[in-house]
Amino acid sequence: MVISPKHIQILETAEKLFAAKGFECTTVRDIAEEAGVNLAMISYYFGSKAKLMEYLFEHRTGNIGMRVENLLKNDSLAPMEKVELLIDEHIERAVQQQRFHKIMLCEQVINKNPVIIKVLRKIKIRNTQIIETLIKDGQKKGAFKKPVDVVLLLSTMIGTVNQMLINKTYYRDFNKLDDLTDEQLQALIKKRLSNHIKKLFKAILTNEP
Amino acid sequence: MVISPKHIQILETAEKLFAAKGFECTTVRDIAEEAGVNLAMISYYFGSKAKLMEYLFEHRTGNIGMRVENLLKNDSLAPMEKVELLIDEHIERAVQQQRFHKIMLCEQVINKNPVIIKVLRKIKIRNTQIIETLIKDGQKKGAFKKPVDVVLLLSTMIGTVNQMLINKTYYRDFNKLDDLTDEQLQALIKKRLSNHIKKLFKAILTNEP
DNA sequence: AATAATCTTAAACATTTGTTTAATTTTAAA
DNA sequence: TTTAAAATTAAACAAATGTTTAAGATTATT
Repeated sequence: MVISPKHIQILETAEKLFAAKGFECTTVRDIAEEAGVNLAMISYYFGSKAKLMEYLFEHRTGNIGMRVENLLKNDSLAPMEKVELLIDEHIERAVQQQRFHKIMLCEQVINKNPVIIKVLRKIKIRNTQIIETLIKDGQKKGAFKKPVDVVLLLSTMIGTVNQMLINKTYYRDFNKLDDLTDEQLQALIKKRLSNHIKKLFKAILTNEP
Repeated sequence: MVISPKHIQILETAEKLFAAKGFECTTVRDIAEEAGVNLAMISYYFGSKAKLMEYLFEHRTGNIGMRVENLLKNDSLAPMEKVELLIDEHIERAVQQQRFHKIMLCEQVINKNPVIIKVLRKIKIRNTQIIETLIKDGQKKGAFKKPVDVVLLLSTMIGTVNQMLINKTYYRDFNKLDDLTDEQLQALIKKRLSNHIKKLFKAILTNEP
């Protein structure tokens, strides 16, 4: 399928609305109006509303695996340094693509759309295997403890980030950070998430305090 | 409002369907059929589909705060023991009420329904404050480090559990646990979650390894 | 310039949705 | 037993939904 700028425009409008109101509550008319295109263009371009969602998933998840692999190619890095890179990469992407991450989270909870389930499953397996390899390497080098429950560990990373994104405004209120702009708050949360998760990973992976 | 057994039956049927298909994808006709009542009964009993959801939230979140407070009343427990009780209580409830927890997660992501936002916000504030008090107490007694980011720490607990519930079947596959029944898998995940999160909390709260 | 392919549009379509109505049955009270 | 209230039902309602159609405009190709 050829993807024109108009395709992208519709996809990103849809993403915005799906994240704000949920897939089912977003009508094709909403998307068309917000994107400034005719209602029928969405069926013409994507076939259906459901297919549109699937294209969005492909559009957003296309090169995740590759990026992660490139990140770990650098042989001069210690295992824990690589783990830290992975953590920061995940935080960065989750924050940068907040809207899509929210949609993804909902879709995983509902677990209905077979196409999406398949796409996500593929990414998950790949990521888990990469990190498992990385951890085994660290264990061989004596840097990491064994055994490690990789899925459980990744659940902590992904879950903590998700939860913080959900609770962003609540985090602001509870910590009395009203004076910060949204960008400043976001930067602060990123920094704190990074430190926090790295500390957690060290506790699970290494023997150091 | 008087709550008859039939109310409960409808509420729990709705919960089942909301968790399986999402709120929007579940029709009032679905609920009526599955619960074995006439379509009109749902409006007659609850007023509307939206109100039904709100009753469900009240039904499920009614006495959370009280239970948590009772848990911490016991003065003979050390601060870390209380924290461990809280962790196990949360895991137990999340696993036991998986369906409702999924619905809650989706509703928080969408963040649209004002009634639900209000209910959840109240619970969150109360829980965070209770745990903040508990941690401050631990700090005074010298058992805990300072400072501690309470919201971040709770996000790790809640997020990890959510993520594991989402990835349950994936966890089974990746760890080759096909020989376990669903109940056995659930028990295993509970146990591992408990150990894992307690380890994480110790790393953040105390100075011990 | 003529023709074909692609894009765009407004209108129509068939379903499905949550909710209401009005009639009927069941239950409770007098 | 009679009467009033509550519960239950099937049918109807209006609104909204995703999708299609068929006509027209635009662009590309020859």
